[in-house]
Amino acid sequence: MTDKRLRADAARNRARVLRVAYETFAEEGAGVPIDEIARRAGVGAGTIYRHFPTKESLFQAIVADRLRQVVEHTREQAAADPGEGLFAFLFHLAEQGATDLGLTEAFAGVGVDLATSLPEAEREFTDLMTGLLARAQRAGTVRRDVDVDDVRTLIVGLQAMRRFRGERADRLYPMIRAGLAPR
Amino acid sequence: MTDKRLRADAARNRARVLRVAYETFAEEGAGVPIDEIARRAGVGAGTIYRHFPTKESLFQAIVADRLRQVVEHTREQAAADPGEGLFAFLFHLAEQGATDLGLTEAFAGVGVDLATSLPEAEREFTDLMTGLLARAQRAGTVRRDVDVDDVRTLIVGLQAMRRFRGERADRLYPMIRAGLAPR
DNA sequence: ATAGAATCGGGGCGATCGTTCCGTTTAGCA
DNA sequence: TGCTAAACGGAACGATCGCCCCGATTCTAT
Repeated sequence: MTDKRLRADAARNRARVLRVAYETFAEEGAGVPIDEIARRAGVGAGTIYRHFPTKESLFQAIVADRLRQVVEHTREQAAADPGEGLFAFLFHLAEQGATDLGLTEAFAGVGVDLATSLPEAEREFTDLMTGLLARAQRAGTVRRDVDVDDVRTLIVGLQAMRRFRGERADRLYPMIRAGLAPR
Repeated sequence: MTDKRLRADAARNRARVLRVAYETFAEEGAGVPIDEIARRAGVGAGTIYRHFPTKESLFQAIVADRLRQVVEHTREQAAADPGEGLFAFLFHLAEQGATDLGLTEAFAGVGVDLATSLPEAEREFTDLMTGLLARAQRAGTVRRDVDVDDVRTLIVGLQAMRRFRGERADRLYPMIRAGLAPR
């Protein structure tokens, strides 16, 4: 995946930039100046642009990684309780969005269009949601007429609530759950 | 409210700027350049700054007006069915947010902090929500443990869904309603 | 150890945007 | 109609940001 045969200092700097950019995007969102990331990483802006041709490509690399983490985390958890898997996923994602503005923006389509720029990550994510939803419906915790697009919509709403309203959003989780339950 | 004794051309320009800014903020959000509004209004940027000392003050004037409209619209509708008033309000606001980025941002706290910059509008709005909520609870369509802050949180979530997911968000309205209903 | 290539850092360019300034125009009154 | 002050518009300023360039530095193969 990473280009082979990077010089030792280049590899070190690339890793450092990724790590710092990760934290910085999470804190500040896609609006952060590249210079700010360069400063925090202790490198020049030129160094960042040698590894990532544009700011957007750096942003994408990080979002892809973040999505992979969420998918993995969910796969580990979801095996246990089919009925709760989808809810655990939704609320976990809402929490993530609260401390990771970059992730929230990615879902809302700010800065990146996941479907076109990161098709594999997008597909993996969709498959995950499809599976969780089907299992929850089979277990009887979610109405039959909910589809994957509804789940996607819910994610956007939940992340917005969590981001802009903080922990007050937690109070709505049980109501969301009740709203999805079969009547 | 408006300063008295404006020269005729000044008054005409002020009104034109307000109208154009209203439309432009709705379409493009708080990010629009002032020059763009000036261009659309057929005036110079200087003219705008003579009437509104900063971009933010122009933005606030418009948000205040928008809030007043929503409050008025809701008051007209709400008298009829106490049980449905809150839901009509919520979904109306979601629709408004879909075509008015400025309003969405105002609720989410982007660009303005309503509570500190427009305290009277904020209070009027809060009173409206309090009344709608109490009436719905009395009518038995909303759980007793829902408070005004929860409603505010819901608004943020609903507007985000509507904005970023378009009409797909409509499918979730019935589920939101069900989620708020007493168990 | 050293040459040569890969990499580095940060100043600089061009674009954008909020805001100000000022020479010009125009409304309103006598 | 002529005078004055208010209002106009748009060029210009300063700050910000994405991205590029290039002289200086550091790595690595020999």
